[in-house]
Amino acid sequence: MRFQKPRVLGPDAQSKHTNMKKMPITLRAPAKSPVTLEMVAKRAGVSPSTVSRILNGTAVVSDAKRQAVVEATQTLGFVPNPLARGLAGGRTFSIGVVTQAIDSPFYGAALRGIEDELDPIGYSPLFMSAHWNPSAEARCLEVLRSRRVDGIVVLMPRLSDEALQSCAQTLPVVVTGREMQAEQLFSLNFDNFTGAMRATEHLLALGHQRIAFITGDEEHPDAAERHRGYRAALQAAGIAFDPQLVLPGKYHEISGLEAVNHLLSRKCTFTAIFAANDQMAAGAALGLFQNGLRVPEDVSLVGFDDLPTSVYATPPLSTIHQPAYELGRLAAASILQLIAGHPPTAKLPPPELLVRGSSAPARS
Amino acid sequence: MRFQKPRVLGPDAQSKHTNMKKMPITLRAPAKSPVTLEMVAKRAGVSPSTVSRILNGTAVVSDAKRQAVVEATQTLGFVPNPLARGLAGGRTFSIGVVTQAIDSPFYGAALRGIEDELDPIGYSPLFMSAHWNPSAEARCLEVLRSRRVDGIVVLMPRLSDEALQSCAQTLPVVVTGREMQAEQLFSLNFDNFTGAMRATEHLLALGHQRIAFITGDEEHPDAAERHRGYRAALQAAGIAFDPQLVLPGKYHEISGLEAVNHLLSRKCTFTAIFAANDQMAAGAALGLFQNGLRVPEDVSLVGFDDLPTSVYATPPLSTIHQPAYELGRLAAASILQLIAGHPPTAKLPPPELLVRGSSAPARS
DNA sequence: TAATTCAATGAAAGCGCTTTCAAAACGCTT
DNA sequence: AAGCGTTTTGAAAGCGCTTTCATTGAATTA
Repeated sequence: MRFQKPRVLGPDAQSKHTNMKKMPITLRAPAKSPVTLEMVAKRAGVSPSTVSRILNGTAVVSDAKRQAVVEATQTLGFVPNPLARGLAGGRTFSIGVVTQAIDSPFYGAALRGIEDELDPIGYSPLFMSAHWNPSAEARCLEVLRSRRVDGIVVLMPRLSDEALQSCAQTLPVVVTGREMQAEQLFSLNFDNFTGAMRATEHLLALGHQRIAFITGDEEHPDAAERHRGYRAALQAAGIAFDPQLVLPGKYHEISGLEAVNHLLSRKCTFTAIFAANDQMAAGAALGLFQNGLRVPEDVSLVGFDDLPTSVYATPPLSTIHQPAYELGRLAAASILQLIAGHPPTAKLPPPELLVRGSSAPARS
Repeated sequence: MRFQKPRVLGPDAQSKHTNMKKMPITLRAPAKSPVTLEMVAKRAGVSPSTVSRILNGTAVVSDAKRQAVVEATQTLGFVPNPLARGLAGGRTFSIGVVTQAIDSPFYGAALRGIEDELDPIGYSPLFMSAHWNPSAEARCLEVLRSRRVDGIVVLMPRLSDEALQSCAQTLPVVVTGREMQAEQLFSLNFDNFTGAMRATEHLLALGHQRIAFITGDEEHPDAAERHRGYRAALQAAGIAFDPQLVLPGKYHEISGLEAVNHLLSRKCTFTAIFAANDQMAAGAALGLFQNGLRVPEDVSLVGFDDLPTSVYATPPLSTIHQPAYELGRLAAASILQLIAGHPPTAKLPPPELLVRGSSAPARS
């Protein structure tokens, strides 16, 4: 009998005097892979130490023994227990990944990049969402540390530089969407400024003079950069900046919709809209549609990010391609380098403008 | 000195004679939380066993000791090591989640549901993508087992029932998008048939008689069900089924686009399109747009799934709402129940039609 | 051939927790 | 107060691996 009193606790049961996390108790015997390193050792006629050494490549072993071990491993179908490895060796072969929302179209590609980079070398990502909330983000970091991940990737952090740096003191950390320096910390940033300039220049080149801009959530550095880029392009073209044409957004579709309505109610003229991301561009497109304005005949529209869905918008959205997948891959590769003690050198490709159907020459 | 020869192996280094996974070696001392259960025990003046018992609620402990332990835990800031717990106790408080693609707009919401359900009770999801490939899916299951997850959720499996059942023999399993029975196995299915009927009926009610249907990848049972639903609604309305109006799709946007082009080149008349998912509906919308046909004035369009982006399509897409988030939550809740030894009883809500701007009365 | 060195190997001690087992403490009854 | 059946508690044995340390045996040198 496993428990004297067979207490069946459901997922919601909680020990009454504790303030600890409530957690289910299983009564089932754990399903364990029956074959252990020790069995392999016995089968191969060597000591467990030797098997371990071969497994990890931590020492030179004679070819004969190696042969025997490899064979034993194969015939027995041995798979090392990561928990035991982690406990004994301190490495868990898992990487914590903090995203803001696992279901965001933008992060999706990045997560996939991380997965694709980690999977082939036997590392597993541990994803957590912080929901744009700094304290939730801090909790994510805590949970990941407690799970003993070998390193952490934070995509577009909301936490302060200091908090991240302090985290990096005990664990390799890679952050994206921010420029910062620290021992064991690598940052990977995209050139949002230039991207926004390119987008604006594109509209300018089409003859647009009155270009509205829907900002992102300016608490994000990247949103601020895109705003800067918009202004810089205008200035370079010698066009006076009109604050009337700048609408505050929050990176969500609804912002784009509202922005268009504001713009229209404000009755200021405009022939093009540059939205700081594709989601807001989609909202803007809907707003224009609802007001009987056609894209691009009446208003040209340009987004930023190049979400997978943007190619299939009607009309397909002109946008700045952001290499989210690459970002994920590079972030993963960098954290592995950091773990291995090598300084990462990854760099993201420069922004690229994709001209599709939503932007057209301004009517003269 | 940690290694006699300080061999620095990068992520790509591989021990030469092994066919094992190549894995990086870190030279850094592992960052371990310094406070252990034993320290708590000492501080509280009790034995480690007692602390463990209190932590897990596996036995009755006197209030005095419990008090002392809770206090020691707090002041020391003790966080149990999940690896040690897993190794010793067999439970890892982690759930394996197999999706087809982590970056798919449909799965995103489901993953979030899983995350939201698991997180508050201290469980962590371990996500893996199988990319619609049965053997990749099998590998995912292997990896997850080797990571000693407490249970596995498989979203829309491509593996055979048998394979899944055999997996369930040693580990609790929840599958979605399929109806099946087994000990320790729970399946959660959505009523795709009725959903497709509702969608078709909606179009019928608007006066459409020539309704084209773009199928999903019919290797998926849900795609077949949706097809059945379409036909059933037609039959119920006394409309003869015309194979010309059924276009094969693969659930991707491009299928929708191609389907429309086929349809148009075939020169058979139609006034409405029902796409087996929203992604294909988006593709179809683009196809119609490119051919100068307006939605819904010329052609009504209905999708299936209710992706988050569909509300912001131009025009917003009429569709069948699929409760992806709920699906995730229920799947997670069910696996927890299974783990706790309780038979799950979750059931998904019935399909719901959302009428938006893409469907309108047929022109008489 | 004896002395020295060094690479290859095994024995054994943990890693931090759970769980069994047996002893201790308690509450009753007689 | 002795005897009984319960709880409550602690000691100790693992879980499956890594790593240190000591040992072996072969290769090298004198």
